[in-house]
Amino acid sequence: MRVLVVDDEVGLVRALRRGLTAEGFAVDAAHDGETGLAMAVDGEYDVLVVDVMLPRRNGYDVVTALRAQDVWTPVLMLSAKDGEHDVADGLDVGADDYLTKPFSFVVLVARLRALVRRPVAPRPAALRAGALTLDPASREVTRDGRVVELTVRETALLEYLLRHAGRVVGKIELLDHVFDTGGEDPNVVEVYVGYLRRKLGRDAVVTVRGAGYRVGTV
Amino acid sequence: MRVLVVDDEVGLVRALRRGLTAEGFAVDAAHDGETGLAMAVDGEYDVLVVDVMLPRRNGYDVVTALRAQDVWTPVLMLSAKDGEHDVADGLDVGADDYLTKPFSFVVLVARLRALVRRPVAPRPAALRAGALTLDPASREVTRDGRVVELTVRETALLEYLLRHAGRVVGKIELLDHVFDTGGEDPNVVEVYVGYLRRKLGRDAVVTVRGAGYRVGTV
DNA sequence: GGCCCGGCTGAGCGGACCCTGAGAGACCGC
DNA sequence: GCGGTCTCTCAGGGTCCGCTCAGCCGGGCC
Repeated sequence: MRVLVVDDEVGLVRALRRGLTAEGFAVDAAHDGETGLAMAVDGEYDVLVVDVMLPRRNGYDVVTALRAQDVWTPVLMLSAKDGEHDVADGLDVGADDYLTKPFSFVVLVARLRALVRRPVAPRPAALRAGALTLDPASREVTRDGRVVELTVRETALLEYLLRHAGRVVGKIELLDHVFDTGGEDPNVVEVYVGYLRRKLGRDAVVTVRGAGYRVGTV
Repeated sequence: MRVLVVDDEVGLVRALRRGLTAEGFAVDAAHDGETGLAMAVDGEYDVLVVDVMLPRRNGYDVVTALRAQDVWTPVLMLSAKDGEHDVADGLDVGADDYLTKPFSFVVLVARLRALVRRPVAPRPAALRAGALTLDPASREVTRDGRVVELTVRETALLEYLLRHAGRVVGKIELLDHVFDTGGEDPNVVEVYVGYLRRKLGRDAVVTVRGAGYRVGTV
């Protein structure tokens, strides 16, 4: 779990880094809003800890900018102790939780854990054609419900064919989209179609002489 | 909104009871740490107000015991003005907010409302995949019901894999989210997968050659 | 039947990929 | 300090994969 801490109190940041590292988090830190925002945008973080009071750009601003750029990483805001209006503001802006300083480290970790458990990204549906299925996420291929072990290249070929199921796909097209070699020898395709047939059954891929290959019914 | 006030100053408790009732809270009270703890554990309160100085068991103790029993009801601590137990001490106990006596009643109510409004961090459900479980709260890992000792990094790796169970997770992704090294050498991942396998069984993590690793079946 | 052409396949090589043992460096508790 | 643990690096080696090559097969056409 990668967490970004944006705070300008070096002591607190150091403490958090040590504590969170011990808890198994991978910790990055930024000391002002501007760089924190930049890091949050293109860094792939699982959760952010953002102080409200920050140089160059305050915490609200950072969160607002993030959400405006379609970054929905969960944010835990740290607000100064005085001023309860901070809290409502933070939640309105798009933060997911807040803690007032001084806060308990135990509570912080518990909250972070709760935030990280975000709704699992909806899995793209499995590709399917007849008795064949291919799950893009797990790279698992089945024939008649039975799992079949394929190599990376074989899977890539089958995936391309499945994504164009019912259509005749030319060898040159497959060469371009599936195989890395700049070469033009379509024999590689033939070889790999052979591998697929051997593992998935003779009729898994049908040859259209002079045109290419087809998977699935028309 | 049910609030439990744990304080031994009868005058203060009476004032709080009257004031908070007028504000719409349902108020219970305890006068020492022991009974306060007992009430907090099985009473369903939305928020607790706990004084630091208490007979039979001090405030820090109470909160620590609560958190240890997985009770995460938000706690607002009342600390004495001159407390040698400074706020810094409470930082590792598990309270959510602090007020120093004497305090303004208006501020207290505002803080309580803020605490209650906040989404309570529920105990995260255990991650599970096949014979493996990982409790995010206690960092405890079991295989076939047997507890397995893992280091921090090993746990972090397993947690990430479990949170994406069924999906093939690439080494680079694991590097980014689990390991702190800015480097790009995926060998670390391989090494740690090796450690996990040694402790959890050879089949705990399956490698998908050319793609990454996967935990659990789809 | 003979020939041609597109497709199929067994064999094999170089290399990518992955695993593992050993060990250096950091950190921590005593 | 000092021993132990943990994290990460490094190098070596084994395995499997991707691709090429060459030869074979079978259908279509004369």
